[in-house]
Amino acid sequence: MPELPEVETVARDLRRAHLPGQTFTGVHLFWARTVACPDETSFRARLTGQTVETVTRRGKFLRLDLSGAETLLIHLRMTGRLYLAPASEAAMPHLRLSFDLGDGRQLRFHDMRKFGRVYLTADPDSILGKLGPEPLDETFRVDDLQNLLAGRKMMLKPLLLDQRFIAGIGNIYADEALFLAGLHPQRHANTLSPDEGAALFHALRRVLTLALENRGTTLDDYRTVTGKPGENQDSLLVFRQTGQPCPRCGRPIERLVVGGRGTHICPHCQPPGEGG
DNA sequence: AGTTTAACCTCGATGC
DNA sequence: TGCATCGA
DNA sequence: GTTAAAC
Repeated sequence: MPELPEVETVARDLRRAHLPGQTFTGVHLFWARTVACPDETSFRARLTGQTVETVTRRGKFLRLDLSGAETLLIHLRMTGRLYLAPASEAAMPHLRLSFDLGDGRQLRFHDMRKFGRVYLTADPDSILGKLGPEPLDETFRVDDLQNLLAGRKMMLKPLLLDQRFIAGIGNIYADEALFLAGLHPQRHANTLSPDEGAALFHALRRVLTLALENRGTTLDDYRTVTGKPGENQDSLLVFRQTGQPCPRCGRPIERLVVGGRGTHICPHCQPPGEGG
């Protein structure tokens, strides 16, 4: 499940592989719904001949700014992958969309479950503008998170997964951060003390930074642009560690469902609050 | 309003 | 082995 | 992972 560290790793890999500077010379669409907008005809027409200027990330979106004042946004959802390959190389299964590049390579979008989406728009802010703050941005401070938490009575876990609240957090890093902060996922945000809010802030930073250094977490499908798995899976403390001893107190990790998502906690280190 | 369920899809693991 | 179910 | 519909 590509979250902030995984998407950031892909963005960096694409830059390192010199995608910026390349021109799109052709488009091949194998699963129509992969292109969310515009329609296939104008997608192809508006993209062909354009040059990639920058490759960046916002939340879980990959952002390619193009020469003609247009932007290509790519969201990998659950199983999306991006590869760069010579056009001569045989296609792997689940290829949904590919772009011919001017140097003979292709940018290929694979997606087993077909949930991934690509948007071509002259107004990327109409999509990205809904996202909450970037948790690793230097301008995002402890008191920012504390203020955001104070105004919400939602449970912590669904709130962390809400991209309008904070951008880039998914199931893995929500569970990991809540464990590090010693907070139960069903605690309500506006019941946190200032210290608990600060703990969550630092836990998020730590978890995301470590995962980024490890080039992402590969549990199922995530791969880097070179096809290699990430290395953060060995650093997970609670996610999918049901029954394993808590690294802090040794009691078995438990799995529960919160907001429809599988959730992993140490029931001793993350006690439920009053009325939680 | 807040929370859960279902939908979108395919596939591997699990169980009978 | 084959088929249904479950969950990612 | 995201979104819309249903408690």
